[in-house]
Formats: sequence, C-alpha cells, structure tokens
Amino acid sequence: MNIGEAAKASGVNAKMIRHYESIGIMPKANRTDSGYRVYADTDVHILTFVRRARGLGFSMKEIKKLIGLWRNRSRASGEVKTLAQAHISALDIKIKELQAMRDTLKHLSRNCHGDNRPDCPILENLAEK
Amino acid sequence: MNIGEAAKASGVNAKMIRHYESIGIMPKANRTDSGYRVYADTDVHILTFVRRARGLGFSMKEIKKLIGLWRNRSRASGEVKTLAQAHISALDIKIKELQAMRDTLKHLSRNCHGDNRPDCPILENLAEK
DNA sequence: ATCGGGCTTCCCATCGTGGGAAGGTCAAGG
DNA sequence: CCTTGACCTTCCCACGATGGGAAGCCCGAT
Repeated sequence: MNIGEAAKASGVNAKMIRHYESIGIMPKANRTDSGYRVYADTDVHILTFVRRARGLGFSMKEIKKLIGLWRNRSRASGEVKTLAQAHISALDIKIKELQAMRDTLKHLSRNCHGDNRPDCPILENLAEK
Repeated sequence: MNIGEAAKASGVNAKMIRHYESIGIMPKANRTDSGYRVYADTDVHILTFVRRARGLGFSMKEIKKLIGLWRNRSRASGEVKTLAQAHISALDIKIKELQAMRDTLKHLSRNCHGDNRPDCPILENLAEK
C-alpha cells in the first residue's frame, strides 16, 4: 500500500500521515527503492486509531500514550481509564467555559433591540472595565 | 503612560499590546523621542474592550469589527446583535461537539473496570474502524 | 515517448499567546 | 558623574494540528 491507499483505507489524509510520522506517532515507514512509503494493514490500524482518538478530542501527546498502552498487551486498563478521565475533566472544563460565554452573550443579546438605533448593551458591556 | 502602565491598567500584557498594534487592532502608538510607546486613557479603553471580547470567545477578526461598530456612534445595534448571534451559534456548535466527545468517553469509561487487567473497552472502541 | 496523477521534501500560513535574546533608556542612589 | 536595575525596543522562535503550494521525481497507461 502506498500512502494514498493507506489514506483512503484509514480516513487520514496523506499529509497528516507524513506529519504523524515526523512527530513520532507513526513508525518510520519502509520505502520502495524509489523512496515511496509502503504501508501494511497494521499501519492502517494505527492511523484509524489516531483518527478516532482525535475525534474524541485527545491531543497527540495523549494519543501517543494511548497507542503505547494499546500495543502493550500487558497494560493495566486502569492506566487507560485514568487517562480517559483526565480528558473528560478537561472537556468538562472547556464545556463550562464555552457555556459561560454563550450564556453571557445570550443574555446581552436578549437585551439588545437589534434595530437601527445605536444603543447596544453588548457593546456597553464589553466597554466596561 | 508607557506600555507597562497601560498593561496594568487594561489587564492586557505588554507583549499582547504590541501584537494587537501589529495586526491593526490597536492604532499605531505615538512614541517618545527615545522610541517608547505612549498611551492615553482611550487606548486603555480599547485594550479593555479587547480583553473582554476575548473573554467571550470572539476572534480577533470579529473584535476588529466590534471595535469599528463601537467607535461608530451612528452604528445600528442590529449589526452588533447579528455578529453576537453568529458567535453564539458557533459556541453552541463547539459545545455540542465537546459534549458528544465527553458523553462517548464517559460511556466507555464506565464500562472499563480500570484495574490491572488489560481488557479495556476504551482501547477496543478506538481500535474499531 | 509522453502525459496525468501520485509521490517526495521543504517552506509557509493559520490563531493567539508567550519565551527569550540583544540592545537602548530612564530614574534613583552612591 | 556613573552604576545599577527595571523597563523599553525589535526580532526570532515555539506551541498544536492542519493545510496549501512549489519543485521535482516516479509509475502506469496510451
């Protein structure tokens, strides 16, 4: 499999596959005589794993650890769970931050008549110290 | 006021003030003979506005527009409201994405015993195509 | 032999923030 | 008057993840 085929099979585009190799997420791919990267099914599995982990919002650093645990058959599931729960906490914090922004903004927006007049509680609020 | 004093007064650090000037958010500051930037209260007001708008998650691009509306006394509040509501929608989308991640992860985590055994539904899920 | 498409590397951009180096300036105290 | 320390200046680099694009090589089909 060359990189384009691996991209199709994994759902990770070629550019990203090279990038993942450069940052050590993917092992250095074998090459043909002419320098083309060659992939096997196991590589596609890793790429798919990365794609799905990204979809859950894990950072590349976390994914690196997850892959390590995944490949280690004698891992303790507790380690994975700890990682996952730390990430859940981080997500919760971000969600709350965004909700606070949205709620504040919704409140201000409700009080803005939104017509041709210049008075605007949104701007007034932003201008407050 | 020099940049450090403006930073203290506005809550925006000096590095960021220079950055905002360089990207056209802040007007080019007047300088002393020796090259030090000089700020007035009006500049501090703008910086405070930027800080608060960032706190509500607006991008610099949006903030540029907001500042334009803010300084324009004949603005229509409708324009501000439209901008705000677009941002609220964007926040809602992001919140939902993060919540979906968190919910999936919570579900997987609940089913992971998290002990010394290697079986781990979290890893199994990530490994699925 | 040629041509289109795929591969390679390398550099640049995003967005907002910050670190740090090298050098100039200012005010206070000896 | 000179030193010292704190502040200022510009410039370059970094983060994290992704993508665009250029220049050049390779492969398979016509």
